Amino acid sequence: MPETFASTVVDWYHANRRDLPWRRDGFTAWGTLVSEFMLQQTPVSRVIPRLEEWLTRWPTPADLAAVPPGEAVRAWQSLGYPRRALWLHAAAVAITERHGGVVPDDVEALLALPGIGDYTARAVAVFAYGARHPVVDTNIRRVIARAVDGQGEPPPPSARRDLAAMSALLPRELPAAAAFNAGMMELGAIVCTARAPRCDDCPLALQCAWRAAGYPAYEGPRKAVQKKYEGSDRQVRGRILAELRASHIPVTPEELEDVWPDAAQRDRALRGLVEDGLAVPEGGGYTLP
DNA sequence: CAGTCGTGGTA
DNA sequence: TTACCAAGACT
Repeated sequence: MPETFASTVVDWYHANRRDLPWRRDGFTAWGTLVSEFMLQQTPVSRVIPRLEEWLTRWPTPADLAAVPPGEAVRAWQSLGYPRRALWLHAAAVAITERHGGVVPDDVEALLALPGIGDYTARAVAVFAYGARHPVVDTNIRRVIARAVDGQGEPPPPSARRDLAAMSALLPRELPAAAAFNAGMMELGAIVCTARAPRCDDCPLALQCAWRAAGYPAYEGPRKAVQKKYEGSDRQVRGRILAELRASHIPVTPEELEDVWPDAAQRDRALRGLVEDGLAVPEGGGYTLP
């Protein structure tokens, strides 16, 4: 039965996979690593142009490691969560110094790199190197919740439980296992979507526990409500960082006054940026690291 | 474990 | 317009 489930997804994937940059022949492991960093909480459509620029400028980890981290933050532009740019730069330094400039292929070594967690480590091992590991992202958790568990939404993430659930479905053979991981993500991304799933087009329709149960509403714990962005510290941090990105000389405190009127909130945001290593005091002002 | 961390598109 | 969502990681 799991065999049928997996082969259905694999067959569907081979017929329906989108032509994305990181799926092209000859795409490097470094390219895969960069794409996975960028795709953490950022939509595919916004990632693609930044990724192309990034890999043209820094085609290897050593190329990125050779420039100051602030250059990575600048090239990150408005992808969001700029700490990822800092971590990606730090990962490039570690790869250059500890791994001879070659992106590691084992999960343990990948997990040891900054900014790489359970998802990204396995995604790189599987998509760049073809290893057999369960990959679990938000798409896959949703597909399993519906097709297997009959729930409209997944419960809050649990690495142990989620990895075990995906492992139970994973084909034993190597090429199929990798295609199953990619296929489950793709299915969640373009068919079994969060808002308006296209169940009529779903290859798993006949096997879907959620459909069989009549699409019951989700009963479990609600996910934490995301706080409003407008007026938040995050927005202030974003505004300040945009100023630093746009300037190649220290931005003065006076210039930052124009960015946000509330001095207390502005200072709090600035302190946070300095703590995170995204801003550096210099010459009475602030610059990128 | 819950809070924090950007930004833009869509319903 | 507000609210939700997007290939998560770290503290």
